[in-house]
Amino acid sequence: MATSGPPRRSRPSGGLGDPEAAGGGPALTVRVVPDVPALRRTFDYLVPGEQADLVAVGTEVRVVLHGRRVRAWVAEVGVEPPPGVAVRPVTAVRSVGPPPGVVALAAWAAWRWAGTVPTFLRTASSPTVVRPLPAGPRRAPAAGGPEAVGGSAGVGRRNVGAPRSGVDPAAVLAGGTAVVRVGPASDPTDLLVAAAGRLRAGARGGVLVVVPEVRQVRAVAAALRRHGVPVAELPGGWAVARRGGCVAVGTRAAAWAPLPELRAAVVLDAHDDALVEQRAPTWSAWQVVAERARRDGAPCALVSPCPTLDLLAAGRLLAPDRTAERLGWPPVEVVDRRSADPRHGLLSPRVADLARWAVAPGDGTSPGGPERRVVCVVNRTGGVRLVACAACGELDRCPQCQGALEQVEVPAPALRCRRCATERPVVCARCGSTSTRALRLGSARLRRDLQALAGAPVAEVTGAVADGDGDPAGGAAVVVGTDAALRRLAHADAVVVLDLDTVLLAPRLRAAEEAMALVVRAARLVRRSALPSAAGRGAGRLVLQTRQPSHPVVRAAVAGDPGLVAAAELPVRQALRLPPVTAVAELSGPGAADYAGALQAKAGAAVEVDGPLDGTWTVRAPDASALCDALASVDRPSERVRVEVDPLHL
DNA sequence: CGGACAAGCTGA
DNA sequence: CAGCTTGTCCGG
Repeated sequence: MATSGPPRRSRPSGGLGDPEAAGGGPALTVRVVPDVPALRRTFDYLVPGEQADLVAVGTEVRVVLHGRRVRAWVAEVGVEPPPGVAVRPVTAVRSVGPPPGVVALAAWAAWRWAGTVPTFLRTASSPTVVRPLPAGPRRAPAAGGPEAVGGSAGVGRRNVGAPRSGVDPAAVLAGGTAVVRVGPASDPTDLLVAAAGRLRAGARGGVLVVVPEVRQVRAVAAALRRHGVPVAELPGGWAVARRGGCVAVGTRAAAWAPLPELRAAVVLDAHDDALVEQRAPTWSAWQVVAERARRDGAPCALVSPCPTLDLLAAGRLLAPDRTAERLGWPPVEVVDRRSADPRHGLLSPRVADLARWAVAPGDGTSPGGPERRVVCVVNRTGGVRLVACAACGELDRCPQCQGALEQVEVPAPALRCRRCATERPVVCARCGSTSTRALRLGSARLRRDLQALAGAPVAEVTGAVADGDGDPAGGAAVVVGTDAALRRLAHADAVVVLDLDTVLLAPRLRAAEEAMALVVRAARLVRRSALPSAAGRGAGRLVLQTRQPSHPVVRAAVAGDPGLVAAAELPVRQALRLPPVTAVAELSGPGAADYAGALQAKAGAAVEVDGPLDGTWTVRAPDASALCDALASVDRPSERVRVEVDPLHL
């Protein structure tokens, strides 16, 4: 981060008096990062002597920059400003900021994802002002005994009996980065408690736990508290985490939790896309956590039922033995759609059977939740998402933009373009027929059809359904929904993935990994209900409807062996020189052409620049380090460029 | 990012 | 030519 000179105390002229005197010694020069996201520079300011012991690396101050007051973070203390600049005083010392280790991590992340330091320091800072300010960089030495903090017996020691994750926590926390593969519904508590066992009484070191979803934060925090472990839930517990000596738990942004140093780190569901920021800089929380742990010499566990190739490249793999892992998976049934009657569409006889079975005990709805529940997942919302003429077979497209037309019923029946919202009456442009054939159905229409089939109410659960306290399906025995249903419902006796092929065949590099993640979520939902008591009447089941029954994802689910997906994917990536075998960034926006050109000219040997394709350039390098060095070596053009390093949807 | 200042456009 | 928009520059 330093832009000039080695850090050393400067004693600018004007500083007078005894440095030890109450009320402060000479003014201190600090180098700050202003909270201006687009700025790639640091600036020097003076801290008056009486406030000098309030600032340390990370402290939030306020400064006047270019005539306006902005927040800034102290990046270096006691610097020598470059000659010939008028260094102004800071306006105020505002708040305790991220610890020095996190400030350094922000500089690393700015390099790694071609972003700026302030964007990361924003994420790393407290949502509210935190006082009192620490008294200087030093504190009283901690009374650090060797005893663990987490009260209960056995914590942090060798676990006796079969650990619930099927993997020995001691092996996981032995050091370095471990990728831990577990069953879809396995309970991570043993591993989390073992990680918490690395806390030491009176010491500042903390343990970091990052999860993809907010609801998991509450669950993890509660489980740890039951074991007597001190917990800071982020973002609310920022100030608590800043003191250290606890487990900090949170979602993506908690990778930046202000723990002064790490003793251990755990990322749950590390494969989940929610851990990757969608806006540039497109940083990945598990990568930030792994780097942080590495810097602090702490063990890091990346836990996932279906580790992606990116994860597998990050550390050693630990998995339960084959039998144990297989037992962590529900029975999986494959419905081969190749031999299905096309008139049934996605609602095969098997789906109809399951729906009727679920409804059978009562009337299909009960206030406290149904006795049985079947969830059908489809990755499309809405009604008829693709429509053709029933008379002549013509597939109508939008007269404006050639986009696909969907058939809507509200407010009035019409054909509507999903891209530009142009509407047309339901009349075939070629033959004038008014009867249509539904080619591709969304969840709303499937709900209606399934309701007719089951003869009982069917609920629809999509991302649009408000997230209330109760059952989002209102106690219905049969539910149709998107991926959101898998995240929000508490349990299911059976989950049917109605059309796995649209996920498997998505034109994206990570399609198979995304499909596997969907299968894992579905498996988790049925396993959850099956866990202790329902085992007798048969565990929940998972039904996959596909025309590719021998696809690695399907075989992996049937065998309860997610390693099959990675084994099938890696050779493809190697052959096509795609991540994680290489590292890729995408450039877009008005300045992308200039930037791509400059990159080609300056770093042509280290990287390969292709494009434009749809206004996007692709930069490829042998590894992330070469890619990021190249991206950093070229000045940004004045026009905006969006740089997406490690694009999710390549 | 967003203020400052310059250059360009418009209408009486 | 005032009054406004649009563009470019740069920050301690």
